[in-house]
Amino acid sequence: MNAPEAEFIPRRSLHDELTARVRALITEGALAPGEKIPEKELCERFGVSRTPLREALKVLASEGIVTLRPNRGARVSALTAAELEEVFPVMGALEALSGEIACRHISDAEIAEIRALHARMVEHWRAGEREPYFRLNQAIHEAILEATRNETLKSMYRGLAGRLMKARYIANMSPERWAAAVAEHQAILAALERRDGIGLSAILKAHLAGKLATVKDWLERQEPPGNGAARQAD
Amino acid sequence: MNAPEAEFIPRRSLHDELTARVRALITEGALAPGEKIPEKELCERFGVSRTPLREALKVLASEGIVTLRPNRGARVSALTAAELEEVFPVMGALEALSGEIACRHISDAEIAEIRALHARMVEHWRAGEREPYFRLNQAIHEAILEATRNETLKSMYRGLAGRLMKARYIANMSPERWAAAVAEHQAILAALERRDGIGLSAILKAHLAGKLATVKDWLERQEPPGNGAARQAD
DNA sequence: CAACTGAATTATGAATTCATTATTCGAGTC
DNA sequence: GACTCGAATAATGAATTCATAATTCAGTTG
Repeated sequence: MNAPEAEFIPRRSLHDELTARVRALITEGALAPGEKIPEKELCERFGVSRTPLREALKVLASEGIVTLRPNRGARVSALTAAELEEVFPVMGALEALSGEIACRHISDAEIAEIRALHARMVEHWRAGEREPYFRLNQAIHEAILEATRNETLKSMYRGLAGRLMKARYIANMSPERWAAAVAEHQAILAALERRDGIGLSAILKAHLAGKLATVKDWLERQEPPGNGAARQAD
Repeated sequence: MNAPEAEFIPRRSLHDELTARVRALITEGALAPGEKIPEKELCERFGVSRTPLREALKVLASEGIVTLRPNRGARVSALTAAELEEVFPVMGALEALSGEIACRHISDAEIAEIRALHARMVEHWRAGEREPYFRLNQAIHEAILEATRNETLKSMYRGLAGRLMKARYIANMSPERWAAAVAEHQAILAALERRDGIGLSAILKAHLAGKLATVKDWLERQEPPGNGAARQAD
């Protein structure tokens, strides 16, 4: 007889859990770009030895989130303006593709789900609440990605997005840009409802260009121009 | 006094070297898809302990080349037909993008270089020499990628290509498909010389579709249809 | 003789230990 | 007083060790 509740799950290995945890620390800003990653402290914090943590760091390094210099430890990768210009065309291509594919597979239920997310997001926009706006915004893009049913595309896109998904970018978005972003989202929803892959593809690409502008702007304020290399540590 | 030859030299860490070595073993076919990766033997073979090897395996797993099942070790990821259908649209988008960007940056010298590679490749085609044809073919695509000057794009593309860059695919390409591929390469070269990004983009996408057909065909022969899961080991 | 049980073996996951390299800090020199 | 050199300290990289889970295989039972 089989176990009544097969209960797959949490067979996650330690290093796997750690990659997720450290990644979260980084994307949530607890570890700032350029900052050194203190192996010892993280080990104590999570109550694990260095071995699995180091494995996790290697993986994050291969994702580009972390930079590893031989015998000098790990640092959070600092995104330079030049790098941004590199990343965005690639994200644009993937985002466009995701829109195209999503339209071919998305169900009515999924569209309804996104419509609901969109409505809530607009509410937060009206209320000027940036934090929850950002979360819903992200949820919508995630839902579109999910609708592609393409694991490869999902993991590629997430890998790139992970390098710049900081809630704080949105903090200094101008009201005009913000309004434009909401309008773009309106168009995104409309294209989805028409299942217009080509159209959605184009809108998403434009939408991303807007985001690029926002992030570049944010970056400027972080590293005042003329200062080639950002501060190494705090 | 400084050493006469500053000799940067391979300050490469062991795990880094190992990732490359094991990756090579896989893409060159020494380790077949589905096959279990014997930690112990590889350690002896390379004369290292398990720690750096395991780190390497984690990285390869994050690239998708290797599959890690908790407490059950590592296996070379077997590419299923379904997965192929997933990977190709993404590669297509990246390949198209690389053509577009390459045309904006490529130098005359680089075009000349590619022209030379192309000429040699055509010679091998005429002679029916598949192995060297394959190498030059790969070199041309690599050169285009290089011309994008976009590290992000390069590493993304290579990551995907690594999952299906097996020289052996080409072994069962039909003469007709082979001739068509050569013709496509002719068009690729022409578009490059015109620096026609849009055109190149389209040709590369079509070219990749041809490759998809070749690989699918090859895969069919490896796993006779009706046999859902490939053999686990040999 | 097939199928199951459970001990022996082996492999994996993670902690610990060891060696080597960077970094810090202080003494000595110009 | 600033700089250099060098010892002490701390960190990293890799090997080893230890605990645990999976696999194998012999013995048993139906």
